[in-house]
Amino acid sequence: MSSVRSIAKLAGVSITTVSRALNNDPAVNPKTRERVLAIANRSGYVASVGRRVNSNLGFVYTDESTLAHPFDAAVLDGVLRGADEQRFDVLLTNLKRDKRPDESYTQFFLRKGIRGVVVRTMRESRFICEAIAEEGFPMIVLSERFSSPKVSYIDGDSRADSIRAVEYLIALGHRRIAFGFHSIPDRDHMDRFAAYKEAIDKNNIPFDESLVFRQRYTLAGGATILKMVMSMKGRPTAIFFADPLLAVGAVKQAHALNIAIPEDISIIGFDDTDLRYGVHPTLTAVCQDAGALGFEAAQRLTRMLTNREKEVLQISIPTFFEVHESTGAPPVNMVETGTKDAADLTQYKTAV
Amino acid sequence: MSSVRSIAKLAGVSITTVSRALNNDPAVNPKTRERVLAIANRSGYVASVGRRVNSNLGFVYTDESTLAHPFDAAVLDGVLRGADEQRFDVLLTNLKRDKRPDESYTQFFLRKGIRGVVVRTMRESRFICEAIAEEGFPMIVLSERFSSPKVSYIDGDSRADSIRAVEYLIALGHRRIAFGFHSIPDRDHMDRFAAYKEAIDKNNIPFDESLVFRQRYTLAGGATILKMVMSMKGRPTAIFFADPLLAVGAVKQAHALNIAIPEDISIIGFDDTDLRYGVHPTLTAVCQDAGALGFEAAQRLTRMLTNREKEVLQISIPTFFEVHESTGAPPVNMVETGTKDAADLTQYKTAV
DNA sequence: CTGAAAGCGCTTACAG
DNA sequence: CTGAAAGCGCTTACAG
Repeated sequence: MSSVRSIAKLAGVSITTVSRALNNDPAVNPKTRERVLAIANRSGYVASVGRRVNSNLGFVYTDESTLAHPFDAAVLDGVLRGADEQRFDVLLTNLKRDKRPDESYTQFFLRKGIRGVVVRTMRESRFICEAIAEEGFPMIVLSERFSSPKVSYIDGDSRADSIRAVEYLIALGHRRIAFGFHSIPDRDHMDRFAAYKEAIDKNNIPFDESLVFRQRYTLAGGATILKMVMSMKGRPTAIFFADPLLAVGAVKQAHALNIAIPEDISIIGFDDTDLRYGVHPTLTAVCQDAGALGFEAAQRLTRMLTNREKEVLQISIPTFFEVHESTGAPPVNMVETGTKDAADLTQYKTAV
Repeated sequence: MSSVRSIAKLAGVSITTVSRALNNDPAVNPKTRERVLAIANRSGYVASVGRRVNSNLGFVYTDESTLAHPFDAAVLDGVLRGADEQRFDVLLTNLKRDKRPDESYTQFFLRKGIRGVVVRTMRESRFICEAIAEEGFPMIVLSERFSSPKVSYIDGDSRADSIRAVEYLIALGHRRIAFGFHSIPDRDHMDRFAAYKEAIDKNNIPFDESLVFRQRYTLAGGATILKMVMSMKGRPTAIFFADPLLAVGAVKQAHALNIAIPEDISIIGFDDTDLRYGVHPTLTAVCQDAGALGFEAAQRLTRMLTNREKEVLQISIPTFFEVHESTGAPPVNMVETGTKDAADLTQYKTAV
């Protein structure tokens, strides 16, 4: 077991100095401190009470908890299941509240008895992930990607399926396809937007800025987009939403306006959880298994901790595309001339 | 601070014996063990590493985690926010996995560095809550009620609003009102069933067993109930669901069958979260703020821990009843004679 | 079944 | 800025 004693030996200092470095005593030389912490990380140190060592996996949120959102809830559920095999407990930790400004992430986590962390981050807190990785503390980031070879992450790759979704609409005969996403510029949504553009470009449909809609990720946002789309002249015959709540809100609004899906308009959603099944018609959607992301992250990380391995994981789990009932041919009077007919739809079989 | 030393003094034994009792050494006399653990609980003991004491609030699940369910996710989110004020971290702990058969709950929690627990329980694990309370470990149970004066709990009381919901339907002119609930006999659902019976009884409507439907709490279960109701001869004109997913599933099925809500049938749901807003029409529902339950539980418990108070909390937070768009008068050709006309509906104002 | 004493992991007051 | 030594909280081998 790693202990102040073993670290002291490796660092060539006394246990006094190790203890000070771990507890952020300002007297200790920054170089020494850094060397000690690096060794602590390399050797998988956690403080122990007598012979007892707790195996806590930190689930870190950088600001407010967003657990009430279905995605985060599903992710955490997966983390819990993933941490089970190596008998880790999951400690929910708020970085913003408790981390002292002058202490390192490693010091903070060790103080909480945490051996490794799963980080759920927003775009603005990416630098935190990079800092934790830089320190060498065992970590994996959920649902983001990093170019740095030091940062472990696991995320869903929705690019291919987003292209597929848009091309499915094109194959059904749609030419004017709107794109709805939320107003936070996170990577997922930007990826899907890029995929949307790529798909229409590949199919010689000119990109039209006026078909792109950004709203807050709420039911109301989705409703707004639907209303805006339906009131356009030369309106789109289909909408691809990059966000679950937007899609559900649009469907709800369509019912309220007596607009038939897919007869009047086709809708493709994005789904992290099971929301696509909660509405009528069940949504054709690009789907991501949020629970699987959390599970995989927690299982891989805790296995490495138990085996004292250290490896950078950069994993992308592809999404899947499910055809359900919210998509069909565009209204006959709205089919543009020049649409290629008799497209092959057999490649898009209904999943599940 | 409570320590092995202070406990030893109070118990009149050596610190050796205290340590053994805490760690479940079989050599220690059961009476002694019990006395030591009782004092540990009374004095709010947690093991410390050097000067460091972590303040962990345990979120205990007794078997599988059910965090993926919206109710549990909302509750946990509330717990997290409630634990914030006293700077507690929340540790997710699986009793089934880690608790050794011969150790007490107190020993288990102390081993994990937990100072108090919020328990989310099912009917079958009620005895666990009673056992924890019996040991005197700081605890509060979520969403259950106990007659024992030793068990702290906080739950939503949906009885009054369930009666109100059914009477609202009656005031709208409904006489044949179906009741749908899930197949697990938990207290919440049994309460709502009792309230349903009480409401119709109070209004001189005979109870009809054939209008009571039990299904698994899934969208499919709700769909099944709707189909069964619509195919009955002399069918009900309204359904009161005691479960969120059942109500949503019924609405979805109604859309699929082209049944108009509320023109063809009125639906009242039960909502723990925001599901009532996700469908069209927005559901009239008896609502419970799951986040508030968790918040209140965690805040009260952590405050008591910080102030070294000990008090049994038995709190019922009333639900609220929101009238939205899924309820209206029964179809004209289905109004039974003898319905009192011109009922006063102003008491049921649309909330929000 | 219990305790005095040795020991372990960690922290800290003291000395330099 | 660092370490030897004392000390704290806890555990455990030994003795009874």
